[in-house]
Amino acid sequence: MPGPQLPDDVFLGAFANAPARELAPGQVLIAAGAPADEVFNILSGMLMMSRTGSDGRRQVLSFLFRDNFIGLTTADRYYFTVQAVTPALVACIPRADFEARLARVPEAERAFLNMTFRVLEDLLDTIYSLGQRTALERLAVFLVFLRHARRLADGPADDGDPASNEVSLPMTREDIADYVGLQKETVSRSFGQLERRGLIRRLDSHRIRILDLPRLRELAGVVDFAASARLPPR
Amino acid sequence: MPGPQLPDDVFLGAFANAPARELAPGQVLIAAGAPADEVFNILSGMLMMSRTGSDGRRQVLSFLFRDNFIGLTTADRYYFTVQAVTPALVACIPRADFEARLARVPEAERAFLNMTFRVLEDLLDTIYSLGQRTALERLAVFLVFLRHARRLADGPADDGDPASNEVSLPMTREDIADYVGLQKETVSRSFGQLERRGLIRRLDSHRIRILDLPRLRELAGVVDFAASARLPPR
DNA sequence: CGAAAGGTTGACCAAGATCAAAGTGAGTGG
DNA sequence: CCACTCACTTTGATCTTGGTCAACCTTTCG
Repeated sequence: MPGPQLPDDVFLGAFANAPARELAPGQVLIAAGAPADEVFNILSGMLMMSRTGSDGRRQVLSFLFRDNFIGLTTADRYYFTVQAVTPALVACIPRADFEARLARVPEAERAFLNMTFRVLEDLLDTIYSLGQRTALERLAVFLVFLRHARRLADGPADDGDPASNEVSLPMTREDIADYVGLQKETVSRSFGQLERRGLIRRLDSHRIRILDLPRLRELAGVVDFAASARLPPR
Repeated sequence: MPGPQLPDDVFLGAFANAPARELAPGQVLIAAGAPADEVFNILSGMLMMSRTGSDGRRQVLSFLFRDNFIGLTTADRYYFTVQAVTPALVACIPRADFEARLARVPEAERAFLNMTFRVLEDLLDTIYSLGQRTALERLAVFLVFLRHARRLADGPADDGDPASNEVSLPMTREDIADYVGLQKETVSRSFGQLERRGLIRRLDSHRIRILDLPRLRELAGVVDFAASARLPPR
């Protein structure tokens, strides 16, 4: 039962009666290089933020969910791309309005700063993963993260419900690969290995069930996450 | 000739007459797990921020220089370690004082937010590197970054001066390895390869000279950096 | 001067990438 | 409604990059 706006999300008030934009899967919300003059808040759906180098290599920087803020940049042009993974609804306001609001409402600015810090800490986790973890571990991290993000966005499901351990993967294997710094074939094989080890079951190619969450978490090394310091104990 | 405090560094004013702490190489400023009740600003020297997983794997998250701020966290305990690489001087103030100042001085908070965003964008560059680039490319990125950071911290040297293309590497090969997500042997070999290709010359194990900056930059793919949008054109 | 830590180099190994082929499924047009 | 197509996924075979293990070298420091 999500109550009134959480204190840390005060800045989202800026989107109170902002116009919403509807996005179809794959549709681009922000194209790299476009002038950065709007900011967004996700109302529903999953989006994906990525950067593609001049030689075509692409890194997916993050997957985004409800109440995630988009439009972060110090430059005057976006240097990344944001596109929908599932059908999505996004509230848009001019960047100038948003900044004016931050300047006018100190609590909003403070809340925004806090949010930015949380994002930053999540990025440090990602860096640790990419730098130190193996393919299998990165996949485990990814699944644990996705499950967590979904529960934040959709509200925590009843843990008794077996569906609470189902994770939907609306993105392609290649999207996943570019997120965890692997090739799509390796992602496929690693899912196979997680299945053979009895940690997950592949229901279909876009849906898996976590069979052994504790062992998956252990493999992911969740204990070592900065972000998990923000999770409820146990 | 660094003039008066740059606008974006207004928040550093908080350190105006803060006590300084002197650090010897290797000395720990922040130990992971310690209560996060101080924040720091580097006056001189090079520090290093890292995280070590429960299984001993370590990721160096960043190297830090003059005017870099340290103490970033939303939690009440640090989840990373910061230690000196070279002898260093660090200004310290209680976190509460710093936060009080941010709350009191809107421009300081705004400047701090901007700084945080720049850090965040640099982390996105790092993620791209770790996820997509090869060993050799990561080393190239590292060298270009170190040269740049030095010039920011020490003031840009005269470009005619050959010393302007010397880069000192006070950290160990293992520190570098843990920063770029490789093993120390691979770092050694990659330096060898950069030398054989004529891009750098190893003067001694803690000092290299860049012989061909344009080609090194090209290998590093600097064009694809978010951070380079903040650099002077050309 | 000797020990210890850090660095380089070589030989070998393995995780993951690449190349190739075949299976699956959703959407489209007949 | 069915069949075809095309995109995505999986799996297999092979190759390559970077990791591991080990020896040797260099520098620093006690």
